[in-house]
Amino acid sequence: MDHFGLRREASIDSNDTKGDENNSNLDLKRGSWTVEEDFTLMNHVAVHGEGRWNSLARSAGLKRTGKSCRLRWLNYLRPDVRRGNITLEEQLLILQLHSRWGNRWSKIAQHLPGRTDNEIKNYWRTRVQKQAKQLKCDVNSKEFKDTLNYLWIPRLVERIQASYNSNNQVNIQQTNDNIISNNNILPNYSSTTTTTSSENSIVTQISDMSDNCYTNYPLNQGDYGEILISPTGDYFQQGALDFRTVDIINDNNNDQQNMSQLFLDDHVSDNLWNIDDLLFLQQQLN
DNA sequence: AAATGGTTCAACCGCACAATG
DNA sequence: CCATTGTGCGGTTGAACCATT
Repeated sequence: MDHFGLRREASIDSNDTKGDENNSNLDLKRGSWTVEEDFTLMNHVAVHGEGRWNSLARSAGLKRTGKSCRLRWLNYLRPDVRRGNITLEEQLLILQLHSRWGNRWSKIAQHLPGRTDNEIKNYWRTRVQKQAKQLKCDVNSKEFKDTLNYLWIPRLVERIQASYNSNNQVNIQQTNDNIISNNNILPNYSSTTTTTSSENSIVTQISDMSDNCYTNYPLNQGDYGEILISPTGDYFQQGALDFRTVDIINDNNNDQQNMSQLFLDDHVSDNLWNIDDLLFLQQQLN
């Protein structure tokens, strides 16, 4: 695919004009945006600002609905939009926040700077749901949620740490506390500070994002020994997972605090669900 | 090389809600 | 209130891309 998303031919046949401008359907263009259209839209937004998309489309001479202009701007043309290469940290956040909020894509996107709800939604559908399908369980099932919370998220944390360790950039605080709340299976990452003075400085703050939850992550095997019992009372034997608390801050009323600078380095980009992970998962479940 | 099937993701769709007059 | 218009959201679609046969 090219970098302008020019993948679709225009198909002028729809009745999606409810709530849109007075443009005649016959004049409306649909499908992929051309470079010229993008340029026109960008210039117009630069001069007149965002909003009033219907009138903007008219005054710019774009034969597009206001909706289409808004979507193109927000998902593609906006200067700060980030596309592709969902980092491990972003994957972690998506899994966490989806666990908490479900398909509230725009709300989740608010915590991933530069990412759009559309991209997160696509990520979830194409990657996460696909894995649920491969595991032959429903994405909303307890089994899959437990798999996420007790295997995949910890595995992600492990990989993130490994990635940072490889760059001598980790300072994940370790505590001996394991805090378990029975009414929330969402892990709690908070105040994990990663700093370095190198020129490739990474300053990471993962602030609290959960209301009231426990914080267990298997960062190294052998840290803890006993059988782990999930809140739902299932599996997780010794050796399968060992947990280290990252940190905890409970601030239930401030979800959006200090989420900046969480996604700084694409070198840790990776797919969450690779072959190693699947093998790892199968081993744990056998 | 061609056919086929699976995957990705930009764009569309329909609906709900807010703002405005 | 009510109607109209604008905006935002989550679900869905389908063309382009990619891998396999």
